[in-house]
Amino acid sequence: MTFQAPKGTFDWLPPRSERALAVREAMSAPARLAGYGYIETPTFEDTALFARGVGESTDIVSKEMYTFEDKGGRSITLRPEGTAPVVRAVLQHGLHNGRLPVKLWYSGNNFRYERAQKGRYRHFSQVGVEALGAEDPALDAEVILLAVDGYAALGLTGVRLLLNTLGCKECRPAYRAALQGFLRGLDLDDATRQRAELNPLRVLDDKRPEVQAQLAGAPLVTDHLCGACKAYHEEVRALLTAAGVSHTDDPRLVRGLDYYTRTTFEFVHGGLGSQSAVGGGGRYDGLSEMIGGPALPGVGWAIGVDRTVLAMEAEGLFGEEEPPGPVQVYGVPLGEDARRRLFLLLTELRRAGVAADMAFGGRGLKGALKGADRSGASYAVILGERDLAEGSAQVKDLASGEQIAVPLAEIVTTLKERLTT
RNA sequence: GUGGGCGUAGCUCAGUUGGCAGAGCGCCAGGUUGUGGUCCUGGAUGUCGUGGGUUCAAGUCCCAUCGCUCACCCCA
Repeated sequence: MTFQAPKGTFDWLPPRSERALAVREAMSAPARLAGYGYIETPTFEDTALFARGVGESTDIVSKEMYTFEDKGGRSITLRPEGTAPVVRAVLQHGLHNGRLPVKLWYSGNNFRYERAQKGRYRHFSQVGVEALGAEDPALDAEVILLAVDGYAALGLTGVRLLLNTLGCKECRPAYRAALQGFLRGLDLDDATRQRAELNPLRVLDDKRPEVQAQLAGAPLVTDHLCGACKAYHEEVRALLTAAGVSHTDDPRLVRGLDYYTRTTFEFVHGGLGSQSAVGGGGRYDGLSEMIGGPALPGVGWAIGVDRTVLAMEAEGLFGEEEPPGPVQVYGVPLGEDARRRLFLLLTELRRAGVAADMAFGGRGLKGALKGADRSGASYAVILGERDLAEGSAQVKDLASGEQIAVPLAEIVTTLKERLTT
């Protein structure tokens, strides 16, 4: 082998690749039913779009983005996430000057320069929704429900919804200061001590036991909310409960960046290994301004397609793998003239909506029938010189082995009829 | 960036104290000059991840390197 996929990436191959398609379809369907329009943004953007949004509070910008200079000297970054490009597009095209909220969904690939592990790769695929221009707890609840319904449609039962609020620019600073005060009193390594100053909320989800043990008495954001944030959060919770959505309040659930406000949530699953989130999102009322736009509240989520497939596999939701590109009818030609005629017949079948394949490469009858068997087709159409002379073909039921001669002109209708009953 | 495990056929893997590179599955063909699945027989496919070293001899031992994998850090 001379080449392989770049480090940290992988290929989706049939038949497993069908699972990724199924996830994209199922996770986007609820959004389409709720008035969300499809948006597709470039795979790369101006580096500053991501750099400004992320800020200096983490080393994401310097270490985890695929950044390069293009031939025109512009700094370009491969899209590491979907929200900033969507907000950029909304602002650029003035979508927020029309009917609000602007509701959009997307599906695409993202790129992050990280060390790979289970469920985390340098190239990954997400489906997401964003709703901009309204600050309404019902919108937060709607967005969450779209994901809940998507997971349910896939048959997933082990997805848990973790819910929290991060407060707003009124109440968060006080909480942040309180948390910082607490963290300064702990026995932490230098790197963590530094994080406590830059990004104190993130220290809360450090997994190291020696850190967690010290966090037992840490101040919680839910105890520092202003009245408006408290009421907002209660309303979101009430709406979810009324819709029959169970959730777990997790006051340690955080986002590291300043533009996140209020509602924050994650969907976690136990079958994924260490990277347990299959999706996540929240409200980001500060993002628009951070990238140079007007005040424009927004809420949304992104779900990981790859991780969702892993979760489904962990739940055993897929049975026997189907053959790649399953077909209903398989053509078996015997001889050159028959092959040409059969090729036309297959074209007719496909145009009539019947999934059909045939034996290529001049295999013998036996080999071609074996191919028919492997294809998963229900019927084989066998055409040889003898049949051709009679103007008919042999239609063979591959399950029962029964075979009948059918006039060539009637093959398409005969097969369509048999396949629909 | 840190640490553990692993690299042998398309896939899953075995390979003894260093001594002719293997099995199962899959694939192809034959057993039926026009009939698949089960069965039988045969066949093809390897830079043993790569590069060095030790040795009469290396898949096996040593060093380096690349990759895969899992976890930590990080996680928009």
